[in-house]
Amino acid sequence: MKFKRSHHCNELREGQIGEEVVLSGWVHSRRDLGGVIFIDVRDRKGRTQTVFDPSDLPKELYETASSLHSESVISVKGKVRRRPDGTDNLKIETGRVEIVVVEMEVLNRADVIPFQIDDPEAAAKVHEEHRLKYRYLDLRRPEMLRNLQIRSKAATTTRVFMSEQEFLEIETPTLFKSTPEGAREFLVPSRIHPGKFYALPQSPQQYKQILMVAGVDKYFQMARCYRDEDLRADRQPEFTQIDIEMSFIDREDIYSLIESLLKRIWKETRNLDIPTPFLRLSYEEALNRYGSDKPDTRFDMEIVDFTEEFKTSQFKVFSGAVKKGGVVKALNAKGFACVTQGQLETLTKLAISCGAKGLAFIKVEDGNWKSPIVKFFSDEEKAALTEKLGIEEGDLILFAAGEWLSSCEILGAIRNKASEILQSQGKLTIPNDQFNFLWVIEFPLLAFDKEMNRWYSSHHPFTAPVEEDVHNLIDNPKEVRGQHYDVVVNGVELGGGSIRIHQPDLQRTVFEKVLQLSEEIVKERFSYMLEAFRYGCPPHGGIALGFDRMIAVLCGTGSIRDVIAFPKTAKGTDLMTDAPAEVEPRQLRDLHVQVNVADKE
RNA sequence: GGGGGUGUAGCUCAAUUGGUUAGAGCGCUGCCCUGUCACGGCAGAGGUUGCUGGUUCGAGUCCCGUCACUCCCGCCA
Repeated sequence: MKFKRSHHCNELREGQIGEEVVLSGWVHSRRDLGGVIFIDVRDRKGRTQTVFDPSDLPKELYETASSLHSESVISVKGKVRRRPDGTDNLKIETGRVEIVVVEMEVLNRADVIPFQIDDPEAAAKVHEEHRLKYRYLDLRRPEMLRNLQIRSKAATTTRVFMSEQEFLEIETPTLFKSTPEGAREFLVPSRIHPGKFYALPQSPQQYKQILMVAGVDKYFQMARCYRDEDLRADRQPEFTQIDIEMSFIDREDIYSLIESLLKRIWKETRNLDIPTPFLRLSYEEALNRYGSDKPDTRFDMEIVDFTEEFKTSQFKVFSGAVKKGGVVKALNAKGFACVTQGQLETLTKLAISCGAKGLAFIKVEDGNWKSPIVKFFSDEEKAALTEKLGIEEGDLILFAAGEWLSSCEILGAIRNKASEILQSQGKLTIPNDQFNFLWVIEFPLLAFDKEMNRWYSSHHPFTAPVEEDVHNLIDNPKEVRGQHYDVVVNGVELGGGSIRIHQPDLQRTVFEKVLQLSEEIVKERFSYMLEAFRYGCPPHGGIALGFDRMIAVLCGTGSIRDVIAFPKTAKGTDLMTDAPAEVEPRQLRDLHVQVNVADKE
């Protein structure tokens, strides 16, 4: 490197005119006008125009400048000068000045790049497969660098805030013991112990509870977690959570801590003031009104119950559902009577994929109710629909009938999809700086697995029941509420947690009597926890926030891959490094592992 | 494991009902151009239409299979 850079590429203004400076960075674009050549030099902060004037430069340097491809790395020395009148570029912050180059060093001559990154619109459309393969190019785009900056800022803010609140940041092991109750785990074979395996943690749950027993009192960690499950736009095999646990607290302490933390993060990263305290919705209300336990409350289209009204309806699909103990529910997609046949088909398919048999609808057009089912409705039923749904010209009414949970979830999915379509048509507008935070509370502690014919924890088995419900644990588990809470923003589950069980007897009851884990399994998997609880365990509770999801929300992107530097594809591969890959037979021998995979033809 | 979408030039896309030599913009190469900033102008190169098999006189287009990416369901205590 011949010169040391003196300024970054978004630093020079009229104040530096006349100074000799050195800029280093990438060739963002080259504009060769036959005589004078302009090269915009870009770094992570921005870009600055440099000028190569043939009348003042050695021929060799001028020719080098004219031969540079985009994304070559150069260092230029020259004088800052005011741009000539009428040539300012107000699109960039350095646009009133330019560097008159006297010397240049080419630090790395770039080949022709596989896709253009200087035009933001074109670059954003490049297929994700290419972006992931050439991730270093994709990350050079200002949009991606901005995401990484927001992520870094949010992490720093979290650490500062948690430290102010006297939390200790403590690392827990990533080589953990297999606890096969929950998500599938990644296993790590042990070389030293033939036939034995570590597991990567799905979360530091058990360690953080043990830290409470250890008297840490307030713990947090930016924890890496690993789950070997199928992926989604908001799920990666490895991800980060802000993991928190506290002693001698109740649910209110968690609510106010997290509200303050999120308030601070939103302020520091986006300079937005989010109102606190957050709205609280019971699990039941969230499902009844929004059809989801992570409701998006930025738009209405609430679900309305018609179980009573259709109890004895002529329309057997509805009355039959009620007879079986089910419900009839509907929502009004305001102004969506213009729905096309194709869109209606999409919505129906969605409903079916969520477990519906079909999707009943009414289009309100030209003063008529257009619908294959409305002929079965009595005048009273129609009046009830009109009143409770506020039906007007141009509306689209959609129905679900059947089991309560499934009917709610079907309409919840329809509600989200309909809002998406209405937004794309400009009929529904949601400001992009609107963030509707809320707590979902009063979850049922347990859910029933029909296939396995047993109860399982709807959160995890360490969640404490609401005290007044404890007596129902064994005889009436359905009625037991858990001290569990989720924090939700704009339809995204940001995180969740609970007050934990700190009494060994109660924990043992939950494991053995309620979840019906055998004594041996409990001993094998959880004996150290039950033992720890016997030697002085404070009441405690905590929460974990999905850091990647939170950053995605802050950055306004739907995919967490856009806020992770090196994410995996939907099938868990890394397209840049080609992981996972086969290993040497020798490595397998050392690990006492034999593979059993059919050879590909 | 199941369902939907995508795959055509380096990139983004087009190609009527199955019908001539598969086109465009950007990028690339060459030439021209001294105030551009997504510079401009002229010319040119660039294709195993993801892969495999089939139907057909004829396949980018239709069918079977397969691969990759993606969205959703299952799954994610």
